[in-house]
Amino acid sequence: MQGRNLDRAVPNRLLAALPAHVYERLAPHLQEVPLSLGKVLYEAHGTLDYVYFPTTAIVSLLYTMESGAGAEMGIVGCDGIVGIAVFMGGDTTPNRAVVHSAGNAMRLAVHHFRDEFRRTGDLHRLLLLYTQALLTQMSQTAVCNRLHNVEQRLCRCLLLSHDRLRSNELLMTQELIATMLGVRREGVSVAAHRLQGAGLIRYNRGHITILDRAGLEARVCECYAVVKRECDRLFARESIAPAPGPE
Amino acid sequence: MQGRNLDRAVPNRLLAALPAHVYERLAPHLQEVPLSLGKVLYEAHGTLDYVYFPTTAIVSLLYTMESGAGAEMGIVGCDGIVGIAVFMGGDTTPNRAVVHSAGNAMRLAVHHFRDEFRRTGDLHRLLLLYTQALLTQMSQTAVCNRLHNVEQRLCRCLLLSHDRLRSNELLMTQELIATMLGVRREGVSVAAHRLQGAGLIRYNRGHITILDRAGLEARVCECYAVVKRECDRLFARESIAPAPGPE
DNA sequence: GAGTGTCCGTGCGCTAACGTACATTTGCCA
DNA sequence: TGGCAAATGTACGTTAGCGCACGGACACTC
Repeated sequence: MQGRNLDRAVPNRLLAALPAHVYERLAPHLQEVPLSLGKVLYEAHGTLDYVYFPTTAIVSLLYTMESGAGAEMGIVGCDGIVGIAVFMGGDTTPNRAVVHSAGNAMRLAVHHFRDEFRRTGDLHRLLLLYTQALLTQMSQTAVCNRLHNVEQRLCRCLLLSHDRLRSNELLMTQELIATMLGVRREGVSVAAHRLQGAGLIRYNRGHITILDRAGLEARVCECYAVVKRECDRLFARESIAPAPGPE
Repeated sequence: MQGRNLDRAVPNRLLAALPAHVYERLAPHLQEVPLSLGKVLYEAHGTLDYVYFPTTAIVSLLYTMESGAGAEMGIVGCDGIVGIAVFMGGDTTPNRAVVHSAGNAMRLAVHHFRDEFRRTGDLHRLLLLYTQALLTQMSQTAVCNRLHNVEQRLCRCLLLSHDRLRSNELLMTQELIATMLGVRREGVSVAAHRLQGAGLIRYNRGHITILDRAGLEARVCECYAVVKRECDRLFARESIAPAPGPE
């Protein structure tokens, strides 16, 4: 519609929502790169040379305490961008960005990115909107961490990841999930076992298959739907497919 | 310094950091209003007619579940603004904003505010910076809610409030604190009792007096300092007094 | 095909916080 | 000044999750 990129092969929703002439200014500087599992895109307080628009990869935003314990407060996939501190003005953040599902991303050097952002056109507007979506995600994570149990939060984690993939198979160990949820590995083990017993998922040494998405949605806390609805609302007017999921 | 408002009586730090000519454009539309304890500035998904720059009031950003349970994910005082959805583009959020310490705020009608924001000048830049600070606060709250106990979180709550007041006396009941921390009132009761026993605070029917701020800082988790340091860093280059606290 | 490391299951004692119930205190107002 | 409602203290059984310590199973390599 109206010169947007839906027809082009731009599997990142933010990029896809840009008008053609904006996208074409960026395109020469965009570079598709593979992101392997566990790769750190930036460390806490680290400088960013690139921003990343994930296409098939999924990235976790984490905080790690001095003790080594930590938790995830946000997740970015083909719906977003990694590196918002670059345009918010702070340049860096106290958090880390770690790849939690291997795949690709479009990479853009910070100075090229800033040039376009400072035109305060469509990219600017879209990114502020996305930042609000991320803010909602983070604030809901704060509430969820306080009020809901491991099983509910595991469901949320699985659904969030599933939304950002084209496959029903997630590649993540219980150990990795535990660091994201901020719980023990054993806690994930028993919760996952219950979900498998109920026929919702099947897992085996780091391979998790979603068998019954509706069943997961029935068990998850309302936090999942709140964030999902809010994101859909925020981007409803943009030319973006409303459901980024694998369906 | 360079025509900023530090000399003027503008007790909101964001407004104070604006260059004089920007402030003077806004000034005719700014209106000081009293905010009484418990007043709701906006409901979840509600529309905003005004943005608020608190001066002596403190406002909590809360999410309330369908069950009625809820938790705070952010706090705004003289360091910030209530209503960021107005300029981020989403117009509203799933959260509520409730006054948790009575006081005043400068109120500005949304359309006047948007006019100035869209000039993409100093106000624009400052607000993006502030939004990043709020993002840090929320994400750290997510981690803190997951990893730290009631006493540590109570200390954090007290310090955050104290930072935004000019007095050592906070007016908040244990019931109110409980809803902010997302715990039982009884949990706050025992934690507060311990802090009083250690001589850090004194309280009496909704009046809490900070007796030993350093003692609170020694007991609080690192989350408090992380957010504080990050805010100081973000606003270091702005002409803002780095420590907004009552000292 | 033996060895090794990763991944997952399980059990047990422990603690923080919960839900609930009730007592007590204190400020306020009629 | 008596009563009432709000604010706080305390106690007790219950539970979710922790820390720790294993043991088993699978995959990969040499």
